Formats: sequence, C-alpha cells, structure tokens
Amino acid sequence: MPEPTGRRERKKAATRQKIADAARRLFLERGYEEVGIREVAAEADVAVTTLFSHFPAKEALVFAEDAGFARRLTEAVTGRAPDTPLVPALRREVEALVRHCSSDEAAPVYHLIDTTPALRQYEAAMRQRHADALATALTGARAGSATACRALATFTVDAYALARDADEPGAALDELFAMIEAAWAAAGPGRP
Amino acid sequence: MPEPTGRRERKKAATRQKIADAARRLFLERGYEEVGIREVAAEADVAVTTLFSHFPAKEALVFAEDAGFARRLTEAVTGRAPDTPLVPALRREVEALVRHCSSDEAAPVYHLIDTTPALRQYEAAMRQRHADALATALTGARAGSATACRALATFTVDAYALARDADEPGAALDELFAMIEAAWAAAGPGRP
DNA sequence: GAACGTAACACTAACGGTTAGCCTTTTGAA
DNA sequence: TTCAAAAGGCTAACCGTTAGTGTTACGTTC
Repeated sequence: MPEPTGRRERKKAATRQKIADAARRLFLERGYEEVGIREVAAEADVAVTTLFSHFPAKEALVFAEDAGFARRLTEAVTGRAPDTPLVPALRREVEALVRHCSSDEAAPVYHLIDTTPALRQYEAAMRQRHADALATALTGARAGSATACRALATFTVDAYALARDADEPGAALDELFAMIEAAWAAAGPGRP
Repeated sequence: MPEPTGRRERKKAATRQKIADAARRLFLERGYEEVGIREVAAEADVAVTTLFSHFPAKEALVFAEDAGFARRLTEAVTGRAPDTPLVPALRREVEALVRHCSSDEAAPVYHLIDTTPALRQYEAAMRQRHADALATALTGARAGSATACRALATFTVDAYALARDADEPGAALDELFAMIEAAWAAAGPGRP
C-alpha cells in the first residue's frame, strides 16, 4: 500500500486551495452572510458537493488553516526537548499563532471573523476541539492529573483567543501566561 | 409606560414552557437528531414560527434554562457582600450549578448534550456568551485589569464545563479552583 | 501497456432549520 | 368602547447540507 504521492494529491490540494481562495475573496468583498455556498462553488468552478467534500461546513471555508493549529500546539508538547518546561513551550507557540493572526495577510480574515456571529460561534467550537487535542497530548505526557491537564489545555487555548482580542496582544500574553504559570504550579506536583 | 404585569406575560411563559417540555420529551425519547422542528411544534400544538419566536434555534430548546446561568454568575459578583472574596463567591455558584446538572431531573438532558455533537458545539458558543457577561460584571467591579478579568471569567466558565465532565465533579472543582485562585492571585494586584 | 479499482468530481433532487410576509386573535390601556 | 400592540398562525421560500448516481482520471497490477 504505497502512499499516493503524485499528481492526484496535487490536484486535490489545488482544488481545495482554489475553493478556499474563491471563498476568501467573496467573503471579504461582500461579507460572509451575503455570499451563498452555491456562489462560492460557482466562483471556484466546482460542484457544491465537491466543495463539501473538501470542507465540512461553510464556516470551515474561513478557517482553512485550522488543522495546523491543533497540530502545532500538540507538537509543542510531544516534540519538545527533555527538560524543557511545559508552560513556556506552550507560550512560545501561542505567541507565534497570535503574531500570525496580526500579519497583514491574515488580519482582514480575523476582522471578518470577529464581526460575524456565525464565525465567532464556530470558532468557539473549534477551540474546544483544539483544547481536547492538547489535553490528550498533555495527559499522554504524564504532566499532571487528568483534571489539571485538561485545565491547562483549555486555559492555553483561551489565552490565544483572549490575546487575539486584546488591544495589546503582547502585554495581554504576558499577563495571561503569568496566570497560567501560577495555576499550573498550584496543580502540578512534579514535572521536569 | 407601565410594565406588562398580567395575563399576557403568563400566557407567553406558559407557551414557552409547553414548547420546551414537548421538545425535552421528544428528544429524550428518540434522540435529538431524529426529531424535527415541525414535529416539536406539532407536539406543543404551536406554529413553527411561534416556536422560533420563543427560541432562537433548535439547539436552544435543550438549553431552555440557560438565561439563568449567566444571571446567577454575574450576580455572584455584583450582588456579593462587601469584603467577600471574589473567587470563593464564584466557586460557590459554580458548585451549585454543577450539582444541579447532576440532579435526577437534569442528568438525562446533560447526557443527551454530551452525546450529541451539535449540542456540544452550541454549548461551547453559549459558554463564550456567559464568559463575556461575567467579564463585563468583573471589569465593572474594578477587580483587576481588563485582561485579568476576562481571563478569570473564561476560566470560571471553563471550570464549570470541566467539572461537569469529570468523573468526580467535587474533586475536580477543588483542583480547578485551586488553580484559578492561584492564577487570580498572580494577576490581581489589590482587591478587597 | 492494458485492464482494473478507486478517488475525485459532477449533477439532480431533496431534506431540515430558519425567516419573511401577511393575516387573525387576544390583551392591556386610554 | 376603542385602539395599538403583542402573540400567534399560515404559506412559501431561502439556504446549508446530504443522499444517490453516474463519469472521469489517476495509480496499481498483471
């Protein structure tokens, strides 16, 4: 069973990108609610069913890169060098994510998200998934009790969201991770 | 502008309750996804449009009491006696809410929620609204910086969700509020 | 390199939640 | 009694989403 490394994969990725680009363009031009799925599919020149075979829902078109989020967070835990303290590793990753959201390329999209209730709602559900994934990684690392790990995961993902909304993301991150560090210290009995 | 204290209000509340009861019965009998809105409306003997004038979405039928949640949490802050420490007041309220969810009457509903993805997702969005409301109350109480207040609000609402999911809600609450207390101490410079 | 299995995509039609438009009845107040 | 507004009802539609069914193009295998 050789992994399908070839043209097929490239074509699939290209189609996905074409759809995401079309959606991004239309949503930013005219607003999320004002653009229908059938319109996005037409603009990308694919069938509606094809669109839904690449994205599970309309909202997901806006969060096309979200798969990388959970991955980066969990890898910050599983792939860290031994003796590396946990919370600073998480903080580094969250900081990078927040910075990415403020980049010139991504900022308009996040403004769209912040001003569209349906997208805010979808993002809240996404955060729960990300927190669950991170919690699994943390409990796997035997870093603390199950409850403490779940709490650390949830608080970390929240910190990302709160910092993104804050006036001064950098300062907010300082404050948030000071709180998280204290919370973790109060819970984690022993850790490298 | 006399407030409408009378039969009209009672009838409205009765209709709302009738709808919520019908929905609860049908959902518990046959599962959330297997029951359509038109069916709930028929069971409650109202029009579909009437149903949607009482509840903003199908999912909201399951969380009929959610309005009380945010209210109780914010009142734990705004209506507390002077010199009452903040975090323990929040903890008492969260503890009561968690206990209520485990009661014989409410437990089946929360089991339904936990096993239905659409409801879990809706609840995540609801938590964000509750956290926002609580954060507003906290910043109004000048209890700390804006970021610290938002973080405390978010963490508190998360603690409710985490404790509800935990094997031992009581023990989980002990652990969670020890973490929150530490986080708050690390952030709040001065407070009564 | 010819045949085959399958992944990707297209098309149609429908389902289910949600809303707009408009009308009737009930209620509280002047 | 009269009247404005609230509550509810009916119809029809919109829109996201999916099932069902076929077709094409790719990768594999003989």
